[in-house]
Amino acid sequence: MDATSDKSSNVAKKKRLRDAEATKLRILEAAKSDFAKNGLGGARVDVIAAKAKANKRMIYHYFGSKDNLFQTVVENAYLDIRTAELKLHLDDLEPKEALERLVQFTWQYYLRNPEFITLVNSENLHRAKHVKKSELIKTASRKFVAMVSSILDRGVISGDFRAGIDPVQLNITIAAIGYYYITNRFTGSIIFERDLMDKDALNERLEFNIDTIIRLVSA
Amino acid sequence: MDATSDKSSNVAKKKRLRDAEATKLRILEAAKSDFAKNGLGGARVDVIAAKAKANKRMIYHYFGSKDNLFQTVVENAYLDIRTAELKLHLDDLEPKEALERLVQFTWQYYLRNPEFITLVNSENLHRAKHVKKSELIKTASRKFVAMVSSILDRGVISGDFRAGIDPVQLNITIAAIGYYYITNRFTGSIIFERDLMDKDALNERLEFNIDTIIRLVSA
DNA sequence: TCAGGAAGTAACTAGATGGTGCATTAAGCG
DNA sequence: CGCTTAATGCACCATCTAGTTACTTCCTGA
Repeated sequence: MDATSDKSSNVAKKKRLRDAEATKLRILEAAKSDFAKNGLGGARVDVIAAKAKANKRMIYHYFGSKDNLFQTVVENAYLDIRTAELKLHLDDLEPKEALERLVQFTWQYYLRNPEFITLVNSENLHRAKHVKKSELIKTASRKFVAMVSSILDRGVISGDFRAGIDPVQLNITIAAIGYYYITNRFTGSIIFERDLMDKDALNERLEFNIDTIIRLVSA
Repeated sequence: MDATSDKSSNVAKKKRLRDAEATKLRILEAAKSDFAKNGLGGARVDVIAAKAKANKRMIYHYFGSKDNLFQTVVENAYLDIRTAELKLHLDDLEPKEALERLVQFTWQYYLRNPEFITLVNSENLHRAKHVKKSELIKTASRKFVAMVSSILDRGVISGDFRAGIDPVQLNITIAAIGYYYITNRFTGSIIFERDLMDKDALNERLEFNIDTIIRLVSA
């Protein structure tokens, strides 16, 4: 599209030998992947550097410490899901439809981004010390709770939902029924003697979860 | 009670300087605690040895490797909860009562044994490679699923529950709504801006969970 | 065009870390 | 009581790991 582009003025920057932003991004991607796979304690800075095709020194140059790198990764992970949720524009849907859509979205998000789950698990192993410091996460979370709260309110007014449901409890339950299934897919597949990640099993679970939530809120 | 006991014939054995069983148990306890706190990767063999007041050499003498020690800890953890569940004798209760009791038990078990949750998380990070090897866990799990299945069947016959509910999906959901809350208590308390481990909050959650499950199965 | 700062590299360190070889000591049996 | 065996302790190793030092190479604005 832009055959005449030169190096300095180019929106879709072509690769350059030295690019701080690109290196930072590569490090963050590699770190997300390795932290998700091995946890904060199990991940290795050398491995992250290699995977990012960057020198280990760069990690310390840009992020200061392994702990700080993890903090950034976790923060990004939370902001990503919260942003995606807001983009659903659930306020434009009928209450029941909005809730079903949210359950479906949450399920699919976990399915497509299992690193999110592992990162959250690792963060809780460390008693949320990184999330605690992030104002960005707190602000985004507030918006999210408000969104679900508003769906509930609209549903009560329309007569679809019963009154008195705590939006936080509902939120937790919607997350829980998807999260648990995915995070424990390995032990679960053995204990229940069926492949929980089979395509049909996944669809079945989504249906079950939507049903669970609708029954929970219905008037 | 047994003032005249001598060292060899004593049911409640008195401490002796060399006691393989006692040492093994101390190591297992220490290992459970440290693995739960730091995960398999984050736990340190030296720390476990120190906490068990045993020499590190003993760990390798009795368990062979760190990995093997973890396997034993995870196996015991599963057997403990499965045993406790069977002791509930839910078959003696009315279906609805039995289900409520199971939800409550599961919740309280997680609350009192948070190590169980962290161990399961760690085991899933390692793709269940240890659980996969344990026939004991598989046998115990089968009995557990059968138990819930029988409650469901009885409930359908009595007219309390609707037909066609998959006992595995129900099992997963019962575990999920408690497990998620507890495992993510640290990030959750920040994101939802309330202390999820407050006594009132815990009671509220249990009520909510029982309600969720009863609404899910009711005819 | 060229100086100086930013980006990048390789080699290194100090302290862990999982795991062992071997000597020592208590238990308990005959 | 002495002897065999199992339980225990100590010192040690090879390797790994987060973090650093000292250096080179590239980019860019004046």
